[in-house]
Amino acid sequence: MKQLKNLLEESSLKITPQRLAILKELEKKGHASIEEIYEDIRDFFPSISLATIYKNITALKDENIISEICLHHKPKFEITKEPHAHFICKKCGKVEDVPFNELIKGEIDKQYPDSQKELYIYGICKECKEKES
Amino acid sequence: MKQLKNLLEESSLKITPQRLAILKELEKKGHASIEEIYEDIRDFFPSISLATIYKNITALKDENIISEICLHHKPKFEITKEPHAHFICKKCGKVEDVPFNELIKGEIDKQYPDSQKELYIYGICKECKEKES
DNA sequence: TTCTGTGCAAATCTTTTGCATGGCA
DNA sequence: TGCCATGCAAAAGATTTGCACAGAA
Repeated sequence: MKQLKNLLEESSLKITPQRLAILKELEKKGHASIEEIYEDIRDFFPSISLATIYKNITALKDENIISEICLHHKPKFEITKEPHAHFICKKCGKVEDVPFNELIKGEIDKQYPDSQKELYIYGICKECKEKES
Repeated sequence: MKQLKNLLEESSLKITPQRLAILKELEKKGHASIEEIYEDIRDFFPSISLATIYKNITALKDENIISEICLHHKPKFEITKEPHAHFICKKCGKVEDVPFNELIKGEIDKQYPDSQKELYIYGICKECKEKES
């Protein structure tokens, strides 16, 4: 909880229960859509409005506290951290953060220095592969 | 024109002027959004309907004739070709297809064999860099 | 106290659907 | 001719906006 508060304190945004709830949700789930955030927060914060979620997602994105990603071409959000890739399991849908292997990053940076990279890898995760055999 | 027709012939979809127009537009622009496709086609095909664009984009995607990509987290479409990365210039907005350098691909495949990759590189293109200096 | 943030409702997109008609094969 | 595709209009979804009130600093 304390770290999430810090993220807001270091920005120009005020600390509100709604914003903390959004960040807490993203911290818990890793990645979530607007609708997922809304539904989950409503469980313990029934008065929150969808418009508030939208407005705050935009504000938090502008402050670079959270980042937008596209999983299966649907918008999701995550707390901003070190640049990393995403592995998405085509069977179970699980999403894993994958550190940018230095070799991959180096090779891209050689051709495109100072660029921001977004890498999505769609495959079958270890667990699903084991179940298959 | 003939190659585009072939794409449809090899699928279960019928050849219609609307579908050819969509493919022609994507061939010309490289990547386009639904709205861009609609506006551009309307210039010479005023009776085409937005619903037809949507239905056909879905049908063409299902047949793997076109692919969806997310540029700046907005959906765009392109004619399906060899897997490749996208370079997006943050200054002028230009989008370039970048062949998957074998080294990059090999390194990812080592960790995630048989996976589909989506790589977006956001940076400043050569032309914009030259203008700056 | 001040000013930003919230929640509601309405407005504005965006996308999908149903259905009668048109047109490819 | 038999279906599939098109276009229209309506419906459904997703996102944004305006405004009065509430709450953080």
